[in-house]
Parts: sequence; C-alpha cells; structure tokens
Amino acid sequence: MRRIAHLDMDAFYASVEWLRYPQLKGLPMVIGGGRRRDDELIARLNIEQPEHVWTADDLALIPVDFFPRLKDYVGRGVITTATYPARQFGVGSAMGLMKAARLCPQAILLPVDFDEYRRYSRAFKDVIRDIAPVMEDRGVDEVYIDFTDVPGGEREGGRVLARLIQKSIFDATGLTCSIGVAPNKLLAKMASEFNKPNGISVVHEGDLQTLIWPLPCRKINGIGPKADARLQGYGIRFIGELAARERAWLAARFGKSYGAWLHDAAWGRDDRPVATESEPVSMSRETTFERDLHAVRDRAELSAIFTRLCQQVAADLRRKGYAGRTIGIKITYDNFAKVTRDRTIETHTADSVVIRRHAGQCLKRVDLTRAMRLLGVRVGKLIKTGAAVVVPPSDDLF
DNA sequence: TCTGGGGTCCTAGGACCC
DNA sequence: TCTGGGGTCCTAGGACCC
Repeated sequence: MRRIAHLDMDAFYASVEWLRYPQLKGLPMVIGGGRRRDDELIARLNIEQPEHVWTADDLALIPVDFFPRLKDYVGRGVITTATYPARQFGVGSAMGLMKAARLCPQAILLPVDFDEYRRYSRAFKDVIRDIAPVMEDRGVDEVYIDFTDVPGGEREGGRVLARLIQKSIFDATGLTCSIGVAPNKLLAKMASEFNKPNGISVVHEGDLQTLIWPLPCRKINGIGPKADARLQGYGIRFIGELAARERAWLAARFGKSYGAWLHDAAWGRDDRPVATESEPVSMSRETTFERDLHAVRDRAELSAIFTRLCQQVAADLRRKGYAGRTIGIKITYDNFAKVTRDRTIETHTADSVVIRRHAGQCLKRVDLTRAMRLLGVRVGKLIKTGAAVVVPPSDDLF
C-alpha cells in the first residue's frame, strides 16, 4: 500500500521574514505590495540615526518603530500573508492593502521578497530530496513526498520518516513545517492541516469516517467557493454528506467527470502519482496599473507597458529554454470584467518582437473604449528549445 | 481608493477533415 | 441530395490552486 506525505511549511513568508527581523515576531504584520530593499532601510537608518553606522548585518537590530506601517501604504497591492495578531483585526489574505489599513493601521507592512522566499524554498526541498527523492513540487511552500519506497517509510505509518524530515528541515533552515501522511495525495493534503504548526498527522484508510467525513466539503483540494456554494444549495455541507449521495446523482448535477471526481474524493479515493517532473504549459506576465488606463487617452503609457510585458515573457521563455506558438492577451477592465484573446501561429517563438506583433493583433479584437486596470501577455503551446539561455537584463529590448 | 501574479485543467462550440 | 459519425485543432471563458 502507498504511503504519501504532504508537507506544508508553517507561515512560510512570515517565518522567513522573522529569520531576518526576529524583533517583529508576535506583532501584527502584513506582507504584500511592492519590493523592499534592505539597503534602502539601512540607508534611511543612517540618515535618521547617524550616531550609529548601520550595515546589512544589523537587520535584527533595526528598531520596530522604524518599519513601515499599513497606514502609510498607497496603491493597489493585496495582502499575501497576514500574521495571526493581524488577523485578529479582520485582515486576511487577498484583501486590498488600502482596506486592511483601515482595519489595522498600525500593522507592520513588509513588501514581498520572492527572491528570498525562493532561496529558502530551494533549501528545504533539497533537504527533502536527500532523504526521500520522490518529491512533487507544489509551489514555493508545499510538496508531496512518496514514502512508499523509502527505507523505513512505513514505520509508525510514516510518522518516523516525517519526524526525520521535519527535524532535518529545521536544522538546515530554522523553519518549521506540518506533515500529513496518508494512503494518497488527497488525504495527505487534508491530514497536513490537522496538526499545525510543526505537527505530524497520520491518516489510515479506516479513519475516513471519523477524521474526514466530519470536515466541510471546502477542505477538499479541488472544491472551491463556487462548487461549495452549489453543494450547499443541495444541503451538502460536510464531506460525509457528499459521500452519502449517489455517484449518478452527482454526475447529473456537476457533470460526468467532476461529479464522479466529487464522489471519489468524498470516499478518499485518489490514485494520482507523485510527479517528480513536469513541463510548463504556458508562461505569462501581467500587471495591474497604478491607475486605470484608457487605450486612447493613455496610449503612450499603455504601449510602453505592453512592450515591457512582451519583453519580460520573451526573456522568461529564453531563460528557461522554451518557445511557444499560442500568443495571447488578458485584460481586466475597470469594472473587473475580464477578457482573453489568443492566436496560434505557425512556428514557435521566444522573440519579443514577434510576440508583441501577434499580441497587438489580439488587442485589436477587444473593446478598447473601456478603461483597463490590468493587462497581461501569455505564450502557450510550449516546446523545449534546449539549453536555457542566460538573458541579460538589457536583452530583448528591440 | 476593496479585489495581485503566475499557473493548470476543463468545457463547449465551431472549423475542418475523413 | 441528405444525413451521420469520429477526431483534432483552435478559441474563449471559468474554476481552482499557491
């Protein structure tokens, strides 16, 4: 029988920040918005507190009062992470920073530092792969691990190996994680939430009724807000209630494929393998403007942004060694309506000029009388072009 | 002054071919 | 002339996830 683990880093972004700024632990804190540079903080400190020479080694000594607060934020960013003391005020993930500032103006605001999070992400994944090589990357702070063929992976249902991984990650990075071990990915994912933070949960097939069925349907990875609302419309709130419905009844209402999947999920059935490798399907770049832009009135500004997006996506493709032949755009209008247009061309490309030309044709097929808040460029139907190319920042300008 | 950015997968209709 | 499958590709939109 398979033993699959799901590992979830605890409060990953905030925890990485606390490694640098331990003085912020326990305070209401929000991560979101633009880029921060530690050297800018240091430079400001040296101006405002010239009696001491501040260096990059002094990050842990920066006075708490010196950090930016939510109330000083101006812009259209959203919250990526809110710490527990901040959540007490009602702020949470995906909330606009301006709205959050009204709820908790004194919260510390740290802009996201993806480069740093990626560094720690690589570090903890390297630790895992050294111990259990069959690992599936599920984003910056999550992985699935197949324990089945790891020596000792069965001991105590996987708990022993999970403990070893937890300890090794903490020793290497100073970060904690929560792990769920179960017969498959679906159950392991739910199990990893049972005992947070720094916990381990082991779920066996026989635990379905006692541990899984009492949970709300929304806890199943793959049931989102829309499906959950529809289920609730039928009086189905808990996984046990979902399991009680006939497969055919679900298929008739949710479609043959999704209906059958809902039934399987409620019964804890999932045979997806742990995929160690995957090829990208598409690459894209998008940006939300600081203010809504109009195709005619803001033509020059929009055009420059459009060109930059095409250059960025072309650079991404070449850096990673891919080319694509479906080129498309995405627009979000000021009223939040979204449209996409794309076209497929004869030959694969990673050339910003070609991308810009075809994306430009796509733009002509949408309503440009409405003001826009977001513009995106996407390249799909990718093939590998071979070795990844080092793209200097100035490349692809023309 | 609510609502980011980067992905995957599925569905459904139409074109086109055999 | 009418009718009918099956299969693939393309396009647009939407749900969902991290």
